[in-house]
Amino acid sequence: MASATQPSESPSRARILETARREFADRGFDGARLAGIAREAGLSHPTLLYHFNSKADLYGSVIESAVLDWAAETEAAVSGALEGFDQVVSIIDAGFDFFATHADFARILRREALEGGERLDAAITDSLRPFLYRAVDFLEREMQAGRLRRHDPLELMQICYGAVFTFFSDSRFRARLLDSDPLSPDALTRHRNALTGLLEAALRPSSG
Amino acid sequence: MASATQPSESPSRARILETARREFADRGFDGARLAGIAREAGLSHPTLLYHFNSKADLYGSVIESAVLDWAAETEAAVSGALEGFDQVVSIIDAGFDFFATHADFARILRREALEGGERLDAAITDSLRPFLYRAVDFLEREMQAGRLRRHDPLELMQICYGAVFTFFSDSRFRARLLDSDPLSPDALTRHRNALTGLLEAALRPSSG
DNA sequence: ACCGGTCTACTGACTTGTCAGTAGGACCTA
DNA sequence: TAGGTCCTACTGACAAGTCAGTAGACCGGT
Repeated sequence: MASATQPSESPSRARILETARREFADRGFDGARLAGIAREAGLSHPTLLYHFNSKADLYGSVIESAVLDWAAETEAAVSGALEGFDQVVSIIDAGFDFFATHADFARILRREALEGGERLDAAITDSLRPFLYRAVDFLEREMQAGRLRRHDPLELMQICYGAVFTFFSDSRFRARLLDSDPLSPDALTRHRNALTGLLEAALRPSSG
Repeated sequence: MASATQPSESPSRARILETARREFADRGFDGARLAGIAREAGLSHPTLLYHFNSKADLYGSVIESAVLDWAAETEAAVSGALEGFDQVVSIIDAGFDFFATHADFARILRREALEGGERLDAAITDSLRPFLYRAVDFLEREMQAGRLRRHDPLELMQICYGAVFTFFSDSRFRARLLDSDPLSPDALTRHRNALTGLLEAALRPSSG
């Protein structure tokens, strides 16, 4: 979906990518303006179109770079070095860590999820679905082995993803609802601890 | 936010409202086209603007009607007729029931949440925040009384809201990811049971 | 002399909102 | 019951503005 015909990296190109990520997150694909993105990057909008062939191309590049990061940063979390509940925590933390450093991408991803994710087809097949199924397989195995109490593994993953993802994508809404800094380190660890605490109470077998 | 200068209800007006809800959910405020909404409702776009003064007015009317439904349908769930975990289930079920019958609105709401929810200010003050705090107060009380195991009540509500809300707002994404009917009665009860099961394991006190 | 990167100026497509005008029902009056 | 007047619902044509994308010139470095 994303082209790679342009020179792979230049200062302008990187700056455009950065401001585009923020604009697409703030306003969505339709709402974002090439002229606005270019202005924030210190360029005219035809110059932006010199670096990226079209708006769709720019958008695709934003997605692509974030999905590559996702694949790299979550690989360790599902590779299964740990056992039982410790590994569950590692998966949750991977999600928190990734979105904490890619907060804008969380909102772009949510917009895609709303519309069905057509533009994410490659990312789904290459990264997201494998990640999900590896996690589900792990949960299945550990429940079978008695290291985790039994719950529906696929639904469990969806509940966790929904909770973590919402924490980041809806941060501005939460700011308005609760009148507090929604992504402060404090708020983040509080939410992370609440989720892992809930999961521990539900998943860790009763014996010591 | 929404005007009431037009005749309160007419067949055309109702039809416009219905197709507008779907279009705004599918494409967002910027992506939706007045001409498209009008065509689907069997009218020309100036006629749409005869019934609603502007695109923003139409959007406001869509929001307004759904928020009124929300207030009416969730009132019972937090009024607190039940005790302990039974009441928790009642709150969860209220969320599932509302969104199951307002699936398009779930996606509109998520788009608002992404952008900070400026257009929901009245709804937040009148309905959403009171609902949240009544639920949090209830949880606090029940934990104090020992009828629920202790967790952070506010974070708990956010986890639940994130899970339920995501189930509906991201249904199309889930369809693509899992290649299954995302809002079938079966999928719905399965997710509902997984969530209440998880909560029961974490919240219900250990004694019988 | 070339070329990568940038600009200004422009276009064509599209969108919201306006406006003048029409069809037809309801209501009144003689 | 005929004719006049009003009102709601609706339309086609258009004004005004916005946007992505294009054309072509400029400029500095190699």
